[in-house]
Amino acid sequence: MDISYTSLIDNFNRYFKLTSAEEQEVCNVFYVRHYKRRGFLLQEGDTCKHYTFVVSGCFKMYAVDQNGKEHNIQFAVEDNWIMDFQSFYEETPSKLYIEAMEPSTVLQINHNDLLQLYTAHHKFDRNFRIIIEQKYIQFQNRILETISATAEERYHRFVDAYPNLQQRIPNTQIASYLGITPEFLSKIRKKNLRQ
Amino acid sequence: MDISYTSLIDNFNRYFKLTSAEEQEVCNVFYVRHYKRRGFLLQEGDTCKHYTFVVSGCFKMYAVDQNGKEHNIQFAVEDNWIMDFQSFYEETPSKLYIEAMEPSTVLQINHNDLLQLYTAHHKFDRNFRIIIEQKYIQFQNRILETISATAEERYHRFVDAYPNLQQRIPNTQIASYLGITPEFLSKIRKKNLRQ
DNA sequence: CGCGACGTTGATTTGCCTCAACGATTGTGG
DNA sequence: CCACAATCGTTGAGGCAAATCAACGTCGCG
Repeated sequence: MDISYTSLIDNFNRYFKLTSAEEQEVCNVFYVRHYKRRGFLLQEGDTCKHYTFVVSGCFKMYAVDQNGKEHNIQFAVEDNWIMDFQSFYEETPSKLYIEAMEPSTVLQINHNDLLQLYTAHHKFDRNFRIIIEQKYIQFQNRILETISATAEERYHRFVDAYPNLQQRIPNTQIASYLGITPEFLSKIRKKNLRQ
Repeated sequence: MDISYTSLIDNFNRYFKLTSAEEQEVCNVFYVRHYKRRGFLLQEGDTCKHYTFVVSGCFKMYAVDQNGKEHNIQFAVEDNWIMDFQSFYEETPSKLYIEAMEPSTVLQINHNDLLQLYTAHHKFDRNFRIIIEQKYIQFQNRILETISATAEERYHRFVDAYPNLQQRIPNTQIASYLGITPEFLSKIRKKNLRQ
């Protein structure tokens, strides 16, 4: 079995252990895909047609505003799930981009296969429920930070929460994620070196 | 059957229709509860022990920072679900408050009953998966707004998205939700009257 | 009636942005 | 393999968005 599938099955097993039949089904319906740096997993206007598990590498999800400025909504590194739920479920054109920041390998399942998987193996309803609940908690904490903390506090919490990400991702991208300019992030970092 | 349960069952049926056995089970495990204005459904330090469906009324979920200031994370009116997922699943003390802003009626299920419901009736894994996915989409859009739009734009989008909420909730509370001061919200509103 | 929550206004301050400029690094095509 | 472009991080001057602080009128409610 391709080693990629091992990391996916490990991810599922963290919540409710799969039977060997279910593991087999996972290998059947998920397919491997590779992305080059700057390759697009999703572009504005496309309809998001698959649920994606990142095996290795790193992606950013962002929207582009009317001034052409990018705003990073989330990052996804290995062992993470990423997709545009709104586009996926409503089957409408996405307003978002998902772009590889490193050469990356993913496993994808398409819409119809996922619906059939839910019906054939109820455990996946449960596993995907828990996956999205975990992501929901992260979003809720992030919302609380953005409405209550200064940019400086938010940057420190980001570094504390994702120390490995901070080393892999350019500060420009982190600034976009925090909702501040790269210049201002640079000033925050300088200020903290002196202390 | 208590009319409260009708609105809950309608909510479930919107996604995947319940059988009469499942409807019966819902009536068995969910219990009605009433809250006065300013009554607490959850307080900091409590462990969140139930998943709550709002039948009527309105709640705010908020955190209190080190300066004693409240920050509204979300509102929940009738036909909405509310809970602190982090506290509920990790069974740890919550950092949040959930407080009734109007006299309110809810239906609640406690932790163990929910776990049993998931196991006995797989459809609830699916329904609750979809419920949380919808809430996830809302959070994602909100994050995008907070990192990309000005306070004025965010206020207008809030009013457009929730015109009925804007009439029921004091501006002080909306300001807290938007992450701005009541004074500044007042100035935004004044400016738009003139135009 | 009197108190507390609410909404408003103005003066001042501050956090963060814009714009411009500059080296250092990375990447890429010839 | 080099040359050149693009990306990245940094710095400073100036400006704007939003916070702070203080004051005041209104309203609903106990």
